[in-house]
Amino acid sequence: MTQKDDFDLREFLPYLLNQAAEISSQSFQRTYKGRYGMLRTEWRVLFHLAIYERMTAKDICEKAIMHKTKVSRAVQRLEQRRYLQRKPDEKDRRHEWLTLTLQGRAVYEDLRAHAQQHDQVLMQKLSTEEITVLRRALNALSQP
Amino acid sequence: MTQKDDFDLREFLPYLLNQAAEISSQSFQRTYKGRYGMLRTEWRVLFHLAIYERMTAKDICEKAIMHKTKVSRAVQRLEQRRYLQRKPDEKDRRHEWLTLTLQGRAVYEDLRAHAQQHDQVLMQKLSTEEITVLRRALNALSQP
DNA sequence: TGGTAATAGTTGAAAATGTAACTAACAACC
DNA sequence: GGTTGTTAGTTACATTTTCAACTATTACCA
Repeated sequence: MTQKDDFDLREFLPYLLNQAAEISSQSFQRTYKGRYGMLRTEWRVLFHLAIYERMTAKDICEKAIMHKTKVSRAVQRLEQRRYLQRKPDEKDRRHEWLTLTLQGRAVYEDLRAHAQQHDQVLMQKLSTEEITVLRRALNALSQP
Repeated sequence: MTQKDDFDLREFLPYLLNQAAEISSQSFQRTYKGRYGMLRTEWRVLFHLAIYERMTAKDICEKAIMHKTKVSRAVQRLEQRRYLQRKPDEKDRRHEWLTLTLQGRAVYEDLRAHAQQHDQVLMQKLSTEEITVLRRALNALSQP
């Protein structure tokens, strides 16, 4: 098992990004899955609602770059657990406004604290300068 | 939909990494899916075999950080398409050595060219310095 | 040597995801 | 005002992934 080719997988950005994303997500996954039985789609929706307070599913799709079926199902499950409430728009009944319940917000606060801890751990692997550049680069790459 | 919290999702590394990974993988996905009907797991296995020439499934699991069932199924499908061959180890018949067929190698060469193109496009979003730092940071984050 | 543990890899069932078709509400145009 | 087109969101079905249990082979050790 010796390297042969001149092409190095470890320089191919989509591969590297996936690898890093996968590994750096794992510890946080244990938290939201272990404590609340949540999925990745679900914590994402929860966090967006906590931060933006009031959104439609469509808004979440755009902000989080998630497909609408993913969002739809995540919302369903969060509603079942009473983490969020839906309220149809009076003027346009195609829209539904989503907001967190008190319980949902409490879960968020807890998860957010953990998220920040995990982030601290990750950042310890990097220098201050690397963190700055990394964030900037990732944001740039996230523009489709 | 106005931002409220002081916690910024766009600074949470696992989130940012996932977003960037997802988006930057999409164009390459269209290539391997469109041209060969392959899955992400499959191109990863194919590329590892092309680069390292001769590996067991276990080796691939470790290098690519993939679960063994994913690897097992990817290998099955690549074998069905005659992209790789299996050969049991003489000394320890639990191991199977995997190598690409000529056809598999041809597919790799084609995909590799496309991968490099996609990488070029991605890198145009970044400065040379950002690319260097990004690669270094991603590698650091990929160490578990 | 025989029995237990460990390892490589596979398989089946359950869970999650992707795709496309669908419903319901509104818009626009004649 | 009725027809056609859009949009928000859901659902059904096929495909993938995950998890746990399984087989087959080798290692360990009393």
